[in-house]
Amino acid sequence: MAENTNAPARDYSKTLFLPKTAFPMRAGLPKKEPEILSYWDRASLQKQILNNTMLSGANAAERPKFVLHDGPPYANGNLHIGHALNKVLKDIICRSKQMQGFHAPYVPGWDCHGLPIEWKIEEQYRAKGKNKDDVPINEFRRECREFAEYWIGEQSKEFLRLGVQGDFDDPYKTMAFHAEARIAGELMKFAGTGQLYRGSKPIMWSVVERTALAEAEVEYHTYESDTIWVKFPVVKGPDALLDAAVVIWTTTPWTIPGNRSVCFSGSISYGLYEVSSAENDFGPQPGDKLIFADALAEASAAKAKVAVARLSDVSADDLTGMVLHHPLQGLGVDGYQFQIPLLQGDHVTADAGTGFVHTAPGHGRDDFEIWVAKRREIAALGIDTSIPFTVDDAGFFTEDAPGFGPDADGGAARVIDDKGKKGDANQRVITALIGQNNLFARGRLKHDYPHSWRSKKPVIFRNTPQWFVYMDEDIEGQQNDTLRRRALNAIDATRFYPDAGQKRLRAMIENRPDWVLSRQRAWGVPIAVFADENGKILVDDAVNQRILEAFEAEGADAWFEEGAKERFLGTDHDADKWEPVTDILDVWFDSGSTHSYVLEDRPELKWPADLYLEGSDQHRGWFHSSLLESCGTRGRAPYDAVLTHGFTMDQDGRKMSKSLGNTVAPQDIIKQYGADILRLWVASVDYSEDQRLGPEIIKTNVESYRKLRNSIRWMLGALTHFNAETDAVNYSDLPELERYMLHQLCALEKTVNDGYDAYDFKKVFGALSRFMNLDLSAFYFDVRKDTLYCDPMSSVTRKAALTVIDRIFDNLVRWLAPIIPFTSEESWLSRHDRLDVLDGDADNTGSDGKTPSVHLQDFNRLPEEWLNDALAAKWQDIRSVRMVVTGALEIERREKRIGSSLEAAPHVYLEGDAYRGVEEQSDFADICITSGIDVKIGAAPADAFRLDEVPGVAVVFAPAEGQKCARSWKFSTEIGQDPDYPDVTPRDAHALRELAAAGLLED
RNA sequence: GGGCCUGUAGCUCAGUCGGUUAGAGCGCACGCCUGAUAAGCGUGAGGUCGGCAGUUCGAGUCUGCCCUGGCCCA
Repeated sequence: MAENTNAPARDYSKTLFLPKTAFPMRAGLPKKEPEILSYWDRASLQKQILNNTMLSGANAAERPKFVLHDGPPYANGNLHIGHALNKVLKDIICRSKQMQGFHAPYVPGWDCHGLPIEWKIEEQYRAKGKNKDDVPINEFRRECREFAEYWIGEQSKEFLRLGVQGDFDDPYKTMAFHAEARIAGELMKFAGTGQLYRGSKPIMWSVVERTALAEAEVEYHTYESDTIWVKFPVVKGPDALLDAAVVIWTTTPWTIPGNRSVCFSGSISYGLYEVSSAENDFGPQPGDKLIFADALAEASAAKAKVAVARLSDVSADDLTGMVLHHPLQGLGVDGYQFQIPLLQGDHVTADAGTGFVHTAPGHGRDDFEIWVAKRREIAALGIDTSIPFTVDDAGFFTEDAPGFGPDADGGAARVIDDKGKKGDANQRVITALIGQNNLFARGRLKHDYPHSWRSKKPVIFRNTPQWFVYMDEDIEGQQNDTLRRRALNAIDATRFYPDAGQKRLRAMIENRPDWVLSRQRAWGVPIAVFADENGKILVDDAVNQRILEAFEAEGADAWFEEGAKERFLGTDHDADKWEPVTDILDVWFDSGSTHSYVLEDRPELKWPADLYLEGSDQHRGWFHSSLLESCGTRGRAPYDAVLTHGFTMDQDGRKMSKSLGNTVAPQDIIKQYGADILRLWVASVDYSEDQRLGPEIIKTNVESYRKLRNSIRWMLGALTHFNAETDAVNYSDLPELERYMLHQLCALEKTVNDGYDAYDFKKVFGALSRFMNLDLSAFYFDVRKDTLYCDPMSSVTRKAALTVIDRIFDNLVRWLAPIIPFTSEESWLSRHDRLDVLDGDADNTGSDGKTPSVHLQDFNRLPEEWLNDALAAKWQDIRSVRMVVTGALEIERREKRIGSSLEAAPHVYLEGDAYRGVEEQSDFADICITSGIDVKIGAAPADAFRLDEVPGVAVVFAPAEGQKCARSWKFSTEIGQDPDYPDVTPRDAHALRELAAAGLLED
């Protein structure tokens, strides 16, 4: 090894083309991103993108539309990580589609009506001691509207800060007058085609809020219920059972007055039992005969503190057709003298209770369904099948519950009071049962019980008149053309990402009951139809037209104005006969109709949408309601494809919750690291499943970002010395290495486009990241540094490398733009020397009159001639051999024989037929970053360095000969030959001479 | 309790039709360089493929059961 024994080497660094750029290594995204946003805003970038690709101009015909229809978030509160994930995914899709040559405008929307906002306003009222009922409804609605408007503003700002590009100046809102008019119009279509009907049904009812709740609006919490075991004496059945009683178990004693049936299972064994001894002298006594499921008899007896003996089997045949007395039959009031049929039901199990299920069709879904399903059978027994309204909207018993309603001593009993506490209903029912000697046992049970999602108070099932949409009624008399059929067909015609979504939505549509549209609320679009006392709907185009015109001009408030009935009904109809429906539409109908007033009504969009994208919970929500609404009115889904994402969990895969303190707020990530970091996370995960997010995962993405940013920065620095007009080298004149890199770029182009097409961003990001780290940073850049830094100005290789780096940079930054729009923009501006536009005072247009922005660019289409598989295969070999060389050098380095690889000039042996061609590679030393290399064909010494992965290649280390060049740091035997530049290689002397001639050498 | 989904290195992900010793990036450790420097390069350590059983010559991959966690429903 040659030592530099001369005087300290001269500092040649100023004579090198070292990377030079103003693009900082440290991004400072939290500060930089707002500057970029401000620039986009000043330059009206959103408008420019639309104008560039919109309906007018030559571009229009070339650009097919791609429409991702935004599912509206609820205008209430700040964004959480789920919103951020959702919007970033949508943004990546729209931006990538746009850059792939589509016209892909994004119109954000907001869901504005509904209970949570009402609740907020009511809370404000309560704080001021005001009562909602004292406020005129439209005054209340106005406050709800203002509340929603405020949060739309806040959320807009937060979405924009994430880098989401879209028409935030003119978003859609479900509360816009136009939207309210269209929603009402859609409802009228259901009414006009006979799909809307009035029925009654037990529904989840919140006494506290005086409102019906959708299932999506209840949540299950632990609750302590009173439980009772009740005897139903047998009146009709096998003789042996006539003095016995069937025992039921229930956690809702107050539903006993509503009892109309008892259900049993055909697959459970039952027995007749006799009480043999009793601990107490009240309740069941020795000699009492009772029927239980065998599996539950002992446990039930224990509850009553009695011992029982089994007398005989009771078969399903015995039970079928059996009739019971109501346990309150003898109460002394008129109303419990009817017969109670025993019905067989699949929902009955032997898991808990007695094996017999108390059935009150007005107070439970299973109860209701079996009652309706067996209606004919029951009627044949001479039993009245009508369902009573036993509890009113305040939770009081009605006259349908004789003995407990207004007729009772002390007035009506109450199930739940205004504060959500238990009323006296259970106790009064239990007392009455004891009086009838029909209480077998009682107790308490903690279990999951439905509560209102807002008030967190328990709800009840209660029979109520409601407006429904049929699922299984032939639409306009067309046989088998039902809403359910249409929806199932539409699901089959829809593409789902991932596939499982199809199954999931299908199962829901197959099993769902009729759609309940009614809500007893204030803030929403009314069910704007007139009905008579029998529930018949007035269908009159002229009336509808008046309603819709009013809504368009004044909003749905018009429905609640004084004199609205007369105004809309006009003079053609009897005002005494028709009453306006005052129920509010289910908010899912609002958002399920967005396809009409957004996709159909905005000229830049189209119907149906190419894509709906939401969290997987929306199979039950927006995907579902949009499908039903559209199938009911238009016969098909409003989307061609549905894409779902999972939920964001904490670092350990658990649900984020405030109480666990494991939440990650998007605002915090943005403040500390920047939106591009958050977006990089989105692009790195498999969002179709649940994702994890926490400090370590953020750190990983910060690191990825740094590496990526540094590669960009180095290219920018190198390209400072590139003048495209004078330095560009034609493809045919490029060295092989450069052509190989262009081939790699082409392969990457395919991966990137495939990834974006499949909405597989982790594939895109992974490919880009691997390319930048492995192909560029660790290989191409490392190899070409010598050429770029040291070669003469005139060097074609140097210019070729710059030409290729320019192309690589240009494409990479475009491909990255949908994922990290801020950093891509900063890189683009830096490359085009327009970082000045980020300064608020600068002119935002370039010399060509256009705004400099990567987001106004499309992806390039790379020339096909760049693809060269044979060349790629050869260079893959070269890189394999290079790996062996690198490995051999690492041994020498470990032994402290070398430091820099330039101190080596190893011997490479190609022992077999593989990797041939490398010996002809004249620049192989450069490729290995050694000062020399000797490649020969033939066997190497046994102790030569080998790698299992690269069989047939062996390397023997040898030190580089000659002296170290003071400029390029390569070792060379040619140093000293040039009298003018005695301490450098001839190549470097040539470079210095050119610089001197150009007057670029300082001394 | 039911339906659907999920589990591969510390983290994020590949893993083809069932086929050799399960891969990559990031992180980590160690080393090199000091002309990408709060950077760059190299080498290395890390895995009972959630568990158990089965099918098979052979299972990360197929089957069954169980466990974990999630979404939806009850």
